[in-house]
Amino acid sequence: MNSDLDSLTFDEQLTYLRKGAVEIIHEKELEERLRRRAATGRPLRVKAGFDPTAPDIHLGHTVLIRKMRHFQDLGHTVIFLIGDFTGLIGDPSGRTLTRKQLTREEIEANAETYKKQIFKILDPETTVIDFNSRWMLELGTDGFVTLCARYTVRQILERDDFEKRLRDNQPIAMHELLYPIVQGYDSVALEADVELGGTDQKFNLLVGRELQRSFGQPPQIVMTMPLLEGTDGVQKMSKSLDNYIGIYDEPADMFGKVMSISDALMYRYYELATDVPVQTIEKWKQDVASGRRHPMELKKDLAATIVTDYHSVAAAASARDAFERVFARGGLPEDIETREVAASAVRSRLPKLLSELGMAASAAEASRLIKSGAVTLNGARVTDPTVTVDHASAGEYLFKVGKRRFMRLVVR
RNA sequence: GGACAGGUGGCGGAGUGGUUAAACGCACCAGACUGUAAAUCUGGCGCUCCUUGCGGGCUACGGAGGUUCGAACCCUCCCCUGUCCA
Repeated sequence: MNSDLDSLTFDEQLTYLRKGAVEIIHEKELEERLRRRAATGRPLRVKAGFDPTAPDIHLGHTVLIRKMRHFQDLGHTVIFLIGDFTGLIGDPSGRTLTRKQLTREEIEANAETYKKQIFKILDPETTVIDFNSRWMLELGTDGFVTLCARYTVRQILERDDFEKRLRDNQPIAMHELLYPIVQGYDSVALEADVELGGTDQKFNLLVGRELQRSFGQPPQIVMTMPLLEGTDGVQKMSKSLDNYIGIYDEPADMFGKVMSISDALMYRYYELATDVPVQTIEKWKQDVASGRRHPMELKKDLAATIVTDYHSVAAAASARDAFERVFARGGLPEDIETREVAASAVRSRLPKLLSELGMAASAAEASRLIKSGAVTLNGARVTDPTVTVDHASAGEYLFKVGKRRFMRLVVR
């Protein structure tokens, strides 16, 4: 990412913007607008919407945010739109629990958190943060109904997942049908030139085009980005599936999570979550195939790159060190959490103790782990869940559960 | 408003009176193998107590009652979802 990028030729600019994108509707239009931009000097307005409730950004989100950055690199205006309107009305999807409504204050707090996170990637100077409640509330119920008159039920039901749910006799709540219209109207209100979204957003993005046309605006260019698979390698990265790498994860954690992905996925992460050019990635792939390069080393480089992006070079280096020491050489991490307790307080059996220390979800779980040979105490494997930690002898106890949970207990 | 179908563990999905903490699959955890990969194999996968045992107790099949020695399974009412009719 450098500032000379906006002196690129159109073709070069297009190539730069195209990297990683799944689909651009339509590329010709994008090219036209880039040309017009050159002629008039007016930067494109590039919009992407975000959920006001989930300010924990993970690598999956960064695919989109990096693409926003690419537009910034070429001098365009990026609009980070927080969909607080939906937050205000609350989303009742899901049978049992109604999602809690967010207050103005909470939304603002979330927005602050977003800023702190996205500016690790985006340039604050050319980023506009906006909220769709600004125009949605002003619109009012009458205005909203009038807006809905511009779209038909059949058009809405075209969306794949609506059709599928209908077919499977799954419920569809009214507001779900309306969301695409809200989102589409955002584009009208913002006079967006381009809207970015994940491939799952394609329908909503296209509604934006239709509505803009209906309002006499030139329809926005729609660019869809792939959904990055989570650490499991199959499902898209998401917090609820717990397969995510958060950009605020601790360096060691982040490094470890990257190392745990499959080799195949590693290349995808290189492509979507770093700025390594596609040709370079291809070359490395061949190096691995021909044995010139060990995939683990390449993966360590990936992990280091990612840690560097969200923390620092130094953090990446020490995360790498720690990783090599702990896993490659079976050593111990440097900073093991240490707890101190009075001797009289430690009269538990091991399973209970482990659950109290937070090293296992419950005593029953800890007991299972012990039986499966996952627990060592001072380096010796414990297989009997009935042992009681001998509180009489003050001293240090080093617990290890599984491969990466360590704790030192100091008994006084 | 009426008729019918359905609501089971994180998800999908069996089970229709007893040995069912609930088949099976996915996800997840651990062990083996490794490069803490992936794939594979093995074990586990509600909580708790102890004398760790095919042990005791508790909680769990939308909710509340009821029938029964015994209920996810039968009955009643309620809530929720879908389909058709109005």
